[in-house]
Amino acid sequence: MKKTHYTQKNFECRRSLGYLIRRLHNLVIPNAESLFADADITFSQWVVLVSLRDGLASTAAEVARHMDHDAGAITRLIDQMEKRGLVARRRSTKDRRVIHLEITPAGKALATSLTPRLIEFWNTTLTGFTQAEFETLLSLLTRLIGRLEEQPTLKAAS
Amino acid sequence: MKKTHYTQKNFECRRSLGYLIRRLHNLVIPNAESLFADADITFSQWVVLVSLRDGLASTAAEVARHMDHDAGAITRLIDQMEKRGLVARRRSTKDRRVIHLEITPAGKALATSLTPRLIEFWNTTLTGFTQAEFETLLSLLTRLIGRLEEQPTLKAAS
DNA sequence: GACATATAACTGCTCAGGCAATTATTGTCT
DNA sequence: AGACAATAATTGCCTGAGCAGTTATATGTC
Repeated sequence: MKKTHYTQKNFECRRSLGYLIRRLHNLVIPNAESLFADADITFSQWVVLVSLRDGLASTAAEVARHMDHDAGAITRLIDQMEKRGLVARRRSTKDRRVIHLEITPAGKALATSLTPRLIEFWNTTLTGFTQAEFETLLSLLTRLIGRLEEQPTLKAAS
Repeated sequence: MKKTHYTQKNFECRRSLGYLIRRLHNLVIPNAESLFADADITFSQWVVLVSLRDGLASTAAEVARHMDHDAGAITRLIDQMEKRGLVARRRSTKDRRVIHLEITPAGKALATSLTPRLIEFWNTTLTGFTQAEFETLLSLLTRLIGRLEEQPTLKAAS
């Protein structure tokens, strides 16, 4: 007996992961963005900011990869953040193709001031979830992401 | 002792739901869309299609609401689908403001032919997930969506 | 019945993001 | 060294989607 999660019979919108993820995305991003309203920062910019701060990425290409985001879009995103003094570009001496990104003190300050809002938003949203459920959710989402990155579906096309 | 899932200490990118959901979205939608490549249909159009077929919505406004999608965008989306003969518009006689949407035989046929691809894609992607884990994931995501819809955060702004 | 309010569909404007180049640089293979 | 593929950053082009209206209709209130 194969372990098929979806079959012709049970494949319906409300049980479809694509549908649920799209929906979640459409709900979460505007909500998060409204928290940043006065700071005039995009959710995408926010992710770049904390990625740099936490050392998850140090170049545009790395940011693009770990966010699974278009590289061209990242360039323009960095343009804006640089103009606003949140990050700085510095050409690498070892490999002259790459440009290292650094978060500026202003960028760090912004990240610090915005973090509590997100924390409160999520804690409120997660009311009713036990600690175990929360951890399970994180774990399952992370595993799913891992599986999708392994899949050569898209990459094979190129 | 308050049940705070996030604190200053443990709030990092890889444990942040906003980040995970964004990432998942960026991975899932292009993958799904590549499955539809030869059918020349968008993931958004796909969701509209099955929503109509399964009776989850019967007007543009309902579609917009249950997808948490912009109403204006839905209008243009329906325009395209109508042009391609996948759906039909029919003005309501009871309430002349609303326009009922109906999936055409061609639309049904397309949905039927595309469904197996999605099923296979997800079953492959979900390799390594037990049935229980899968159900847990669906349940947690659904609950999270419910919580986000209750939240008046955004709606209060308007 | 007149008036205010709400809702459905739609339109124009703008912008972010995906895609396909282009350029500069590095690494590899012979 | 020379040829060729791979990678980083960038740009132009186009489409999809959010937002703020507009119009037509319905509902609720006095």
